[in-house]
Amino acid sequence: MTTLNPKELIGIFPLFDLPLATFLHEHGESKTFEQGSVLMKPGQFFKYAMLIVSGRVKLYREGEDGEEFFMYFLESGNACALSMMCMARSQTSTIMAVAVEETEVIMIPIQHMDTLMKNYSAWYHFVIETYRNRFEELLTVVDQIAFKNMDERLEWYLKRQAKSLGKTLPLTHQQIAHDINSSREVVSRLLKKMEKTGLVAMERNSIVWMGEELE
Amino acid sequence: MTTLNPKELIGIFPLFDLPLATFLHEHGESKTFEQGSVLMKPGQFFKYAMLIVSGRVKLYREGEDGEEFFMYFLESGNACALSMMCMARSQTSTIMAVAVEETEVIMIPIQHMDTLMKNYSAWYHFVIETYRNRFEELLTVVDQIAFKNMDERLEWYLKRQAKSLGKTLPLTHQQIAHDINSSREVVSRLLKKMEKTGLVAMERNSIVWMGEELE
DNA sequence: CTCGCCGTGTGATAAATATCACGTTCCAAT
DNA sequence: ATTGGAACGTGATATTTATCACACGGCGAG
Repeated sequence: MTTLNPKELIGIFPLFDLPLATFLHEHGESKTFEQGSVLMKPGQFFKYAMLIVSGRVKLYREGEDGEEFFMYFLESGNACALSMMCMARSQTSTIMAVAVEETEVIMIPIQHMDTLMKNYSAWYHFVIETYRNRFEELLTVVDQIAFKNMDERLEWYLKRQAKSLGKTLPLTHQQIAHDINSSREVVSRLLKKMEKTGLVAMERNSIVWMGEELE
Repeated sequence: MTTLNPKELIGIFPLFDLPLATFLHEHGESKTFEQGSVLMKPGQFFKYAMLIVSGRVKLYREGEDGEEFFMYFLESGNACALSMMCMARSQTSTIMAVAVEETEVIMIPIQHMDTLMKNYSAWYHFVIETYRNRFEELLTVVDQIAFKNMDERLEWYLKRQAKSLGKTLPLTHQQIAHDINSSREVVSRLLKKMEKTGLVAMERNSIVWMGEELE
């Protein structure tokens, strides 16, 4: 039983229709994750598909030596594609999902998947769309690290952050370096260059994205 | 109408059950692609989901300046995940799929997707499994280019090739360099090192993988 | 046969990035 | 107010990878 009624659900997940929203309202469970709490971690077994109602979840990949690599955010209206490819025993799938804000999710127990797929076409359209979006996003990530230099990657990273978090990014150089798997010094120098171009402005503990075209 | 009967289909796609195989036998179309022909290219609109019966398809990403980056093979029993996330107008999705051998595929017209999803649970299990596998594979690709140096990436690349193509790889240094987005000279030098370790043997126009643990 | 191209080997150099070593500045806790 | 730590700036250097230049050998077309 979710805290949101069917109409509210449709407001957040536009692909839902009334029957689906009603079903999810009845069989889903609302849960709130504190800022910083872990929604998914390496080697985890999934019992729920997770839909994000509000807040923000950061997905990143962990390397063998503790490196991190930012992949994307999940936000209001998104679903966690990984959690939906459920039956996975998620072998060595070293993937982390952490709430960067207080985040409200709807958890759908795995045993309803068959019913949903069979009887609610809106559901599988939603699932397919979710997969497609994440897949596309992963492909753009591959593009960046395969073809681009650090300066371009940093710019792209900041643009994506700004799209999600707004123009003022509460990030230290060190955190950014982690996210793009570089080092603080490199990030510092590149940011300095970008500041001269007027693309960003820098403050202590945060960076202001001065580019225009967001969304 | 496919050239394969339902039982043969199940032999190739073990997740199929008899009703599904029968349906696909009736409504799918067999098609053969010559070596070198393009199954998917940037900006393409899909009218079919594609299942690989035999042969081999190479999927790679294209950069803006004509660079290439190998992602994975599709082989007998696989399906093309991208083609299944059909409704996609595949915006700027610069992804290429090329037959590296003569390849036989079954094409399922998009208008059957709803029926399949609703009435054949084996189908959506197959779809989910397909997505999951490709997604996982993409994640390992990200790992490699995000965290590893060229020598490790080359080794991983060769291992994957050997898994699909067998121990003797009909590849020139130049082709390999393309696939991992490096340069011929670098590949040459690294291969030389690996030859000294005994990990590979080199011949003109081909490389023999001497590692053991394949599969 | 031989000519020329393609695949390969290798040194020298350049470019990109990482690492090291410090210095500075700001803030917060005492 | 003092101080210790975290965030940031920056030069020097190391490492990794790309690029340039050129040489060699095999093999197929004529």
